[in-house]
Amino acid sequence: MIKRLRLQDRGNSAKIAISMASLSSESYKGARDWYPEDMRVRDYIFRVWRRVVKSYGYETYDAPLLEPLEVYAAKSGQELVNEQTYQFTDRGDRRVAIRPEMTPSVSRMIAARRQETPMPARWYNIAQFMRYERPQRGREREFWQLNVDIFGCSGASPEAEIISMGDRILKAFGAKDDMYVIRVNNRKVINFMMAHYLGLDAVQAQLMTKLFDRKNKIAPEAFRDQAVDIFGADQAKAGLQKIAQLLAAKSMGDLPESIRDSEAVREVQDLFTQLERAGVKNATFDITLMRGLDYYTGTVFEFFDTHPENNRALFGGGRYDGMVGLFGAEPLSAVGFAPGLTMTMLFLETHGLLPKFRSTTDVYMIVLGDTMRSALKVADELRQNGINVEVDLTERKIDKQLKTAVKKQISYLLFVGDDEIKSESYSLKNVATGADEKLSLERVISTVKDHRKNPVKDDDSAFDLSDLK
RNA sequence: GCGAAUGUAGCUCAGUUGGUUAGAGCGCUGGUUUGUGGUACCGGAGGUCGUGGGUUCAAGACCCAUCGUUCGCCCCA
Repeated sequence: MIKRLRLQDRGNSAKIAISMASLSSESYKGARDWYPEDMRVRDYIFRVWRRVVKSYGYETYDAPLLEPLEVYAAKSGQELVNEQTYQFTDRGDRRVAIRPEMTPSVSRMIAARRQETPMPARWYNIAQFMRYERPQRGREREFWQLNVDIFGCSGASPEAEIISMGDRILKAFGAKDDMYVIRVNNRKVINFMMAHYLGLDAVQAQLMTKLFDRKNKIAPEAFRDQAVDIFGADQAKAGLQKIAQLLAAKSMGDLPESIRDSEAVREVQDLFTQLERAGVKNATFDITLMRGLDYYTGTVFEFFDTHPENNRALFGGGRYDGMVGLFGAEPLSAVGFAPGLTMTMLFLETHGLLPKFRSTTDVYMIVLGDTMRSALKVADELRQNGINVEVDLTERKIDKQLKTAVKKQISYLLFVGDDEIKSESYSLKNVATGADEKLSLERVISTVKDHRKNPVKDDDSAFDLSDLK
């Protein structure tokens, strides 16, 4: 934040310099700084995401950071558009929003090339978004998420694929089945339940949907009282009984007969059969799962952290068949999901799944005596051979140079002094093991490259990012 | 947007009923040490006590406002 920048002093450089000194070093509210050690974590997560979705044949795309505001107005929900978008009017009087989500953009892109895109289209993207809302644990104003979507494929199989991918992603981070559950529901089941089974009108149905959404957050008595309010006095008793019956159902088989026989429930059953075949073990049907977005039309799901200290939704997704058609194209089946970076980091931290990271620099060169010119040549030769080398240019004492390298978490130290230059044999030290040996440059190169393929594990969990390239 | 807690060194925190020049541990940095991470000892830097007002002879402390952070509500892609 700028404190009292005195613009009237524009001609006086000394005063401006003084006012510049009072700039705050804090980042913008709800947006954090990413230091090198933070970027190691972020890069790791992005790489795991990419590796998994690419293994399912998904290709990456991107869309503009800005979209016309009305792109979000149609289907994203009023709250998101009116209160949570960063928006402005550009110089051509266009209403513009910084993207708060990716789904409308990717639907727009698909719609624009509806005819020529080979279907099913499997696309993914890792991008940055902004939403104007109150920051709290797990939620920031600026955030990153992976978006994965499959277009042009109806039925339960693309839904099973998407959910399996979510499952695989968590497993790729080292998660076990008991660390999370996958809650699954279907918008058509919800609609059928509200309209036919409970006999609610549109207004009542919307209120009841919100109430179901809150069910796990509020006391049972509060839930009952609010349900009575929605039903109205004369219908309350019968209505409560029906809801009790719904909530008692442990599986789809326990559901009241009129719901069980609906087309919507058969869709859900089909999905569960396929999930089982795909080896997804912890998916459960949850009739209280609603999800807020207006654009979902069928299956909805949510990955939920079971850890008591992080009991919250990790990410979710579902089927949104109406979106592509909004952009003037023939309607198209669409299923997607979007894990966020912040929630993933919290999940990994909570369950102790984050590896320790080393620098992307392979070698820190410690220069001794008056050998800088020769040392720089050696460093360059290593670089020509694909080794990432940082040279200590300070000519400080050896222990200072060494400490710097250790602090930067660089795997290898290479000592270059008079002896080494003369003998063309360099002292290479593995920081993790402490082992130190004199090697020719060729051996230095091969040793470092071998280490990349098989990182030494003896400092617990050193994790080499080149693993994931 | 609403409610609550909180803000003192890079980090974790202490600071008495308001009373001299605001402290500790860790970290950082220089040395003992002219080629290897440790330990020990000796030195050093670093704070307008989040910010702005107010009360007072006197404010890190009390009051008001404001900003940030955290937790909950709302909302949740």
